[in-house]
Amino acid sequence: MSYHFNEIEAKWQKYWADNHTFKAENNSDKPKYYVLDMFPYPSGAGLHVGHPLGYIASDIYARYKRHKGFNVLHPQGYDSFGLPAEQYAIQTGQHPAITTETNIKTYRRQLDQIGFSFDWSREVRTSNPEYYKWTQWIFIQLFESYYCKDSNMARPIAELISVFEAEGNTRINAACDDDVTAFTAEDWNGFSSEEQQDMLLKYRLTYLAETEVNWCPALGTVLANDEIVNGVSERGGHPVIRKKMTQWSMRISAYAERLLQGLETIDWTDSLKESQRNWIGKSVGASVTFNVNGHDAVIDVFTTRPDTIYGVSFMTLAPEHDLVSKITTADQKVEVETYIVATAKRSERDRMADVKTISGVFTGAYAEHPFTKEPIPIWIGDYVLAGYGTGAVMSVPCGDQRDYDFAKHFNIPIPNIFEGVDISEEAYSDKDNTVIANSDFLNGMNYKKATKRAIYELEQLGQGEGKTNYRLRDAVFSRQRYWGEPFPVYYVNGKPQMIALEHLPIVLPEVEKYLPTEEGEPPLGRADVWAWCTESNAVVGNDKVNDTTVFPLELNTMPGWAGSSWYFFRYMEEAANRADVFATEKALKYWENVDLYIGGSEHATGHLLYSRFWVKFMHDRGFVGVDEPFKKLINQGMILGTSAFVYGLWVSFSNHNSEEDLNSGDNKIADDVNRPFLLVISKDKFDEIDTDQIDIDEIEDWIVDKFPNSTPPCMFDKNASIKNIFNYTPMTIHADVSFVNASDELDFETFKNWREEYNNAMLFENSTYKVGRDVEKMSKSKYNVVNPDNICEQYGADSLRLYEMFLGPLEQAKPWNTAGITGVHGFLKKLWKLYVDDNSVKVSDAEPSKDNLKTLHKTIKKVEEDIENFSFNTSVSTFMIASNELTQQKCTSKAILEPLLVLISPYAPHIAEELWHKLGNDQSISTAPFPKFEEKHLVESNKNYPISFNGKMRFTLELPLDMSKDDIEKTVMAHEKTIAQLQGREPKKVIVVPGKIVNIVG
RNA sequence: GCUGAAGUGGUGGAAUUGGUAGACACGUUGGACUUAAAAUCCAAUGUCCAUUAGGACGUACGGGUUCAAGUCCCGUCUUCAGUACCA
Repeated sequence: MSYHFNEIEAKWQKYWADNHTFKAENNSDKPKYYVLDMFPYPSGAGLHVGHPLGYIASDIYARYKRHKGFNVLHPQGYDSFGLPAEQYAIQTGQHPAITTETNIKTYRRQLDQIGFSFDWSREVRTSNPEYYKWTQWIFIQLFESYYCKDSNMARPIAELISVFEAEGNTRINAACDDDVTAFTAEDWNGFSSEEQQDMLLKYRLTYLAETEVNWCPALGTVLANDEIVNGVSERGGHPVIRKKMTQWSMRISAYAERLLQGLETIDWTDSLKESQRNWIGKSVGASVTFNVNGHDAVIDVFTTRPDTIYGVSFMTLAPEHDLVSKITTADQKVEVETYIVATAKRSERDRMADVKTISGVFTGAYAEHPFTKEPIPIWIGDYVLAGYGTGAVMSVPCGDQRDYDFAKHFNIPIPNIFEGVDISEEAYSDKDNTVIANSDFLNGMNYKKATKRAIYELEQLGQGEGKTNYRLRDAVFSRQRYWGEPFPVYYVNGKPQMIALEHLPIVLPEVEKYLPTEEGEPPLGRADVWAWCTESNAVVGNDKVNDTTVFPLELNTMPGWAGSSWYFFRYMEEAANRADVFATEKALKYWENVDLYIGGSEHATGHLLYSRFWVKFMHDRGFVGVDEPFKKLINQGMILGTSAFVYGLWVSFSNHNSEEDLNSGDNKIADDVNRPFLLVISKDKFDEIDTDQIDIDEIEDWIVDKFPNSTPPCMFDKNASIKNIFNYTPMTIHADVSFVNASDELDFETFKNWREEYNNAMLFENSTYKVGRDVEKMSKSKYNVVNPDNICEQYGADSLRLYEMFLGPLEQAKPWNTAGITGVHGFLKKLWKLYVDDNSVKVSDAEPSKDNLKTLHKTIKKVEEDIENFSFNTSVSTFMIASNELTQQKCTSKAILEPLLVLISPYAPHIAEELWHKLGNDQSISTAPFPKFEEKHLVESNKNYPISFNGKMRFTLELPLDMSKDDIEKTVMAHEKTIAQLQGREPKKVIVVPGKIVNIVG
């Protein structure tokens, strides 16, 4: 019986599916464990070997936890809204739903063949109306909530309304827009309904706001920062302008502090927490108000160094700052406007990338220093960003390098307010060693004291207060796309209204084209049936809009992160019970949150921040019990491709004969000479030619010989009156990695047939050709993509799973090289032979030997530790060692070989299941308990001591472990090799660490 | 610039607490089996010197602590990832 992995794997995959082996129970006495993968976007390209890496790791963990007696929830689904399907729809007219469905089928087939223990009965798809009904519902809840800073949580907007009615907003401490003005109960009650709605919108957790976006008129769409290159769109190179648009936003900034604090409670890597901290960007300081001389205006700034307020020698506003046009003097007007136009052309990214160029313009206006009342010139400069803080800074050149550079460049004074510090070369920004000088009441104080005092004095003047600023900006939630969740929103007199839960989902309408309208409206603007009737509570034709009972619906759709911000809760509920709830209270309470989440680090600040925000919100409003979605998180590293390179010279011919000469018959050119060809040469030769290190005579002669039929003979000589002249161009070609075998040898025939231009390629050296190798990102264009389908067919899913783990540490980026898979495949074959010989199962009831037991228990210990530490690569080595040892020991004992299968089953479940049943078990191996480690089998009586001299190991000596320190020293010193090493010298010192090492110094 | 991670044989990597550096594989070389190939099995494989015995050098580089350093400390360089001129 040999190891027919294809049959075995198909058989058990079917068994697991038929028997619902991995179905999670919502009623169980076992402790729960929730293992989740970041769900994939089903792209048209299907999976390559890099995608399953994280899934294999989480699957091993899930299977391990089942063996350990846990009720494991290990679901999978699809993040199925997204751009590629929409792009494809724009190009082909095919509905994105169809594309998505096709892609999901491919994904499912590919995932199934790898043998994952997913509970597919709980699958979710974000593009499914039954799912996005609840995404819409959560959006409505955000709309119906505000953030109360006193209780530090989200509360129903109805509470806010009753406060407004009773006492106005003066005592309300809530997260809201900056421009909210104070009003009384009387004011409120006097507001029109529209005015009230506008006011409430400034408090809601999701709100409409004017946002600056990158608008590309030619594409009719908004572009993200990284879709713009050099001021034009990446696709098509069309001009892009900054444009204000009304869009939905999420008031995530209200949660900044809690998102920061929450990081302390979860088990994520430090680097990931650090990037979230940076993203949230908390800084503590003060806001300071400067009066503008001669204007009824003030400039608010935020500073982290209020202690340096006496060092202010100018102010800088962002060019976009509202005040700029108001305060600029007539003299400076032209210059200022020119500067503003120039900066508007530069994208935010360009401005940030270009750090060295210092630019700015004086507005002609002055502000008044709050304490000295001195006039301070007001400049504009593009190093101040409109989007951060107030878009204005108080510039303290002696304490901030950017202010310093700016001041130097424009000859603005740099007053020194630090005691004993030289600022002639650069600014002094070390706040820990600061002693303030030349600063009136702050003189002699350190940073801490001076900051406190400065804030106090500012408060006395009413021109400032202590303030904490966050970089985190509210998140834009509108997309001008088709393939996303529609908003459950219609407009009455331009004011947004929510549609009640019982009428959800609002299903995406049909459109004929997936492009924006000619007027620049989003694609939903093309839908004919896209209006809301408040009488029938249904979506009706646009022609029925009358603005009394039928109203227009929102045309934007939600962004990609909407559906992925809560999907982990949906899995908790069994599909049958999902109709009326996003998940039942009972299910939510049982599963709580995700115990282990595995996915790529590219989601560090997007998905992982937004889902934390939504979960905190849902927690506040009592929809879920937990405050954080993912207890433990692991980022798997990227699998890189090992590209294969073919090096060659592209040889072409130039013919200096006239057409006449050619036809005369005197000069004959062989047919094959008319066609350029690729001459494939070794990398070494290529490098030499490329760097002009060698004469290529050798190659030229070879080519001339190859075309003996040409008259006159082909030559390279460019000076002679010879007619057939060769030219060559060195070329490096990405060959498809499937043309290359384990020894890097190219299948030259396949390569030739790959492309027409290589059909007549020739090998310079008539032997096998070794390709060059380099590690790059796995991508179609580099022909280094390896498809798991081929691997499964050729080596089996178990080999694929083991090899992906064997490659290296889970979190590390590492190159894929299919050649190495023979190692783990060979291991599986060896393992098989340990259980089965030519005719039958050879496992017996024989008593295990001491060695057998030692091997088994060593393996149990190591594998268990490895899984707990997510060190899957080392477990695979451990399995290899165990199987090598047991083979050598000729072990056939069931008492050893049966538990060994359970250890291996999380990694290679198919072969384990097959052998498990061959041993006479009739239940799935996934129900077997994890073997128990027993220390007693590892107890040794002897230790092979390394004996070192001055720290260098010279020989080993086997000694009993219970030997005393003194006896060890005596035995070692008496040993002949020791005497030989010392050559009569007297050792200065002998270090004996019992059970570890002996070191002789001297 | 800043933040984070990482630099170990020809390659992927191991060494979890400072204690025999290179486990386990790949590749390479040699051998067995075979008409042959594949498959399988056996042996060698950090570099250098040495016939052997053995020795020297070796974990990016330069220092340091220690009986002992891949591991700890200081400095430098390189690579990768993320990013914000953040006041």
